[in-house]
Amino acid sequence: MSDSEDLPLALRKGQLNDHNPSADDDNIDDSGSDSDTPLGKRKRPAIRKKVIDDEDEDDEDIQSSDSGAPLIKRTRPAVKRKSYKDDSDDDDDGDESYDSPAASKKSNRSNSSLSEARDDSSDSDSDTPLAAKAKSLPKAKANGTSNGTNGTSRAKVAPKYKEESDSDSDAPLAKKAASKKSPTTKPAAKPLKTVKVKTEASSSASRKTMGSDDSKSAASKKRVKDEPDSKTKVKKMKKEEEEEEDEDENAWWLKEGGNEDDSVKWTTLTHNGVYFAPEYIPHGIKMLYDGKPISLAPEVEEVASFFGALLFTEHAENPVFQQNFFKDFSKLAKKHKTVPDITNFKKCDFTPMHEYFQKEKEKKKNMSKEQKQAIKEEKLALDESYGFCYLDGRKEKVGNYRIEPPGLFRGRGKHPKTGCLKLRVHPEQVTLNMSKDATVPKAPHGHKWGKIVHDDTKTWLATWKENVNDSTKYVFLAAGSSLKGQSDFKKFETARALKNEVGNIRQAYLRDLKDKKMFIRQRATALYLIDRLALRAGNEKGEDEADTVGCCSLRFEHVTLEKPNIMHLDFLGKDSIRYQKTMEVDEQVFKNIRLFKREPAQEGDELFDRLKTSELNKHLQSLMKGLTAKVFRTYNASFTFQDQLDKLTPRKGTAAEKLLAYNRANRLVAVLCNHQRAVSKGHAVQMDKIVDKIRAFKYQKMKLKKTILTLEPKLKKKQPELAEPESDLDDEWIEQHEVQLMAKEREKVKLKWEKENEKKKENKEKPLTEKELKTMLKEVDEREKELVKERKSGKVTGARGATVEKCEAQLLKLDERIAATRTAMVDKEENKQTALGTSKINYIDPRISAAWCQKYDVPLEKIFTKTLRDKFKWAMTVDASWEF
DNA sequence: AACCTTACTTAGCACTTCTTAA
DNA sequence: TTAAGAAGTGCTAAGTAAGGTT
Repeated sequence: MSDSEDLPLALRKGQLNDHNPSADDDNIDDSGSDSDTPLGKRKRPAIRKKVIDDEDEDDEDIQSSDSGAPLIKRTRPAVKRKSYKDDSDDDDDGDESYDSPAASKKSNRSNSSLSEARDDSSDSDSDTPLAAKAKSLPKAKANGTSNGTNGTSRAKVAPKYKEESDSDSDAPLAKKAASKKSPTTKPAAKPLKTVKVKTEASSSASRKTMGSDDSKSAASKKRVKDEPDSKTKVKKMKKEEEEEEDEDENAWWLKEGGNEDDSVKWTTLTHNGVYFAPEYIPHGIKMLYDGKPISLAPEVEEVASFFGALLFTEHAENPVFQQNFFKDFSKLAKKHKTVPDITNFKKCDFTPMHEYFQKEKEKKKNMSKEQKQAIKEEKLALDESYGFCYLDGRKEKVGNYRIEPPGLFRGRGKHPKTGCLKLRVHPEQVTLNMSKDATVPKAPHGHKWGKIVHDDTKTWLATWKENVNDSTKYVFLAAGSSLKGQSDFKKFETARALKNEVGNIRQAYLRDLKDKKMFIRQRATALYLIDRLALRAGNEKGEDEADTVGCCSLRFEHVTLEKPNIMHLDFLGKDSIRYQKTMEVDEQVFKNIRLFKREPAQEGDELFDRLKTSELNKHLQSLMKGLTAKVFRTYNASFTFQDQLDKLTPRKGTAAEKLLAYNRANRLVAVLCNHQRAVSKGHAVQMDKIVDKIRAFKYQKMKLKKTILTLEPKLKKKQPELAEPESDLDDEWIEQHEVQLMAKEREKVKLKWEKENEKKKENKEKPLTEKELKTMLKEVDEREKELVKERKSGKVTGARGATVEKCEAQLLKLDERIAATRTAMVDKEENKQTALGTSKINYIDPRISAAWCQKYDVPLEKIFTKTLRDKFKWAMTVDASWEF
């Protein structure tokens, strides 16, 4: 990877390998005293406190735990967990079917192409994180074409926006940034430019006027409805107008005074409370119990409906989901004295309800425009009343003002509580947070609010307790609000601060890899993984959560080593997304992990048994203010992105090519962070279709070439390529293809005949006879015979009036189409399981993107959607030279 | 435990592409 | 050949679960 070698950290290779060359083996520390057990003597404590201890005949190995008592806190039972790898055979509780859907789904996502170890001598000499480097870099390079799924095609049609830069706003942002960080940080450039999104519709017109402005636009929207034609146009204008809004008021990044103490979040806060899901309206569709329809009280019917709606989905097939649901459901049914008593899940048949919902969906789809419009208006009205609040007098958007409606809890992965009934939340359970003098919004009719508080150190407007996991839920401001923006800014500034410190920090942990104290060694090793692989911290988890891990909670079974220094990681991370990668690691890291895994290693034992995230973070805080484990993820993501963007973007190139580079850089970051998405269900089919499409093009090419040669046989010498067969086309396929073509042709003929007949019927004319249809079909037969002949002779007559020139023109067109289709295909394949959104939204400093847009003259709209532009307003005031 | 960020899935719709009719 | 409509895809925004940090 020559391109990563020029990175500044290249010099660290020496340090990394030469550092303390004598002390690099495992047993030097046998003598180490200290509260920490010396490494060599250390024994893997084998008694695992089982928090759940039912079925455990297994591994009751009695051995004394060493010195401290580190194990008590271990929450994960040591019950041998079958790793998800071999999901085909059983599972702790013998519930195969529970295991399999999830497991198979996940395994789809695993990135098989990544599994070979890369031999890449230049490992340590670059800043590029291992996880990205090990596989994705070469991968991305290997295929010349990728991404820009829509970029390419949409580029042509997308509305053209002008970007306007008003050059000289002053630079308080820079000041703020500079003042907040260590002096080494490069201030955010002096002459600030603003990337502003201007549209044809919105000129300077809609400045300010706050509140009234909005109600106006809402009113006019209603008017728009009955204006016949220009409807859509006006609608668009309105939309864009909104975008500009009260910019100055909320532009905190243009204002002075970054207050160091940010524990106080607001001085005044007023809002209209929250919106509750409407009460349940019974539909009266009866479920069957033991084959007979039964009547349910509305409350019971509602819950039955929750399940009915999910019938035939993965959830509804999941035994744990079923059990949890049924426990809550039968209890509720009993409470309402349902007859007969519902005691057996297997006797429940929810299909009538399911069918009903299917029909309702269909109905909804077929609603008239007016009905759909009415629904939209209703939503808008809600936004009007609950969608905004006033924070320090400024109007700000509220995020999730809707209290979560009741339903069945859909835990991800193997969540033990999945399927439990999530109860309806009532105003009495909700606490509101607002200014003391704010008008308390009316609670819904017949209800009162649980509590009203005035805590200016909190950003939430409302909170309630959810019944399934007993966790607290909040209503926060929207992502585009000043509060969120400020903390986003802060997050990225911390990451940039790390950029300046990371050299030292790396040096330190590399040194610590050989420390005599076990704890320090573990800490250093974990830090290495967090830094180089962008792993999450990995907090401890409770029993009633899905079994997922991060760095500190990795267990033995998640890591396998292969000499000389290759490490395989395979575990379920956040959201039960599988992390499965192989990479070369630092030699000492390799040794350490081997050491940690020393016998008697057991599945279920933690790799870093001395380490907790809190301790790791405490240490990090001592290295740099504000530094925590997650900052490394942000830092590495943004750094990698900037780095790759610089390398990949072509100076001269079309907008599409630049976008391609952007998306590739984005994708690398996504791979680094292991951001995945489910492969869409139709993916394979779609790919097959594309392959066939390309073949069909090639078939046409072949025919055209033969036509040319038939018309002008002399050309065979001049242009021998005309005689060459198309790749990827064999005789069998051609034959099949032609059969299909003819079949389609016949269908068409038939349809035409039928339609024509209908017309004649309407006009009271004599209908076409079957005979006529037959003659028409005969033409097709003729054509088919012709094709067969052509196949044998290799001579093709071609269409009427075919000339060599026309054919050649068509050939060129076909080549273009093939190329375009192929690009799209490669792109699609690469993208099928990588989710770019998460990194774009949370990890990549938006200022990198803003600067890039300026530098390469790409409109911001091409890379940020409306909501993202809104969220990143604060970042748009950088000039082209800004760097992370 | 509180509180805020990050993560994935999904509903709904916009955009493309394919068909059909003129 | 073009315009309009239908069907198929892909994207955005919403929703809420699941992380990290204090």
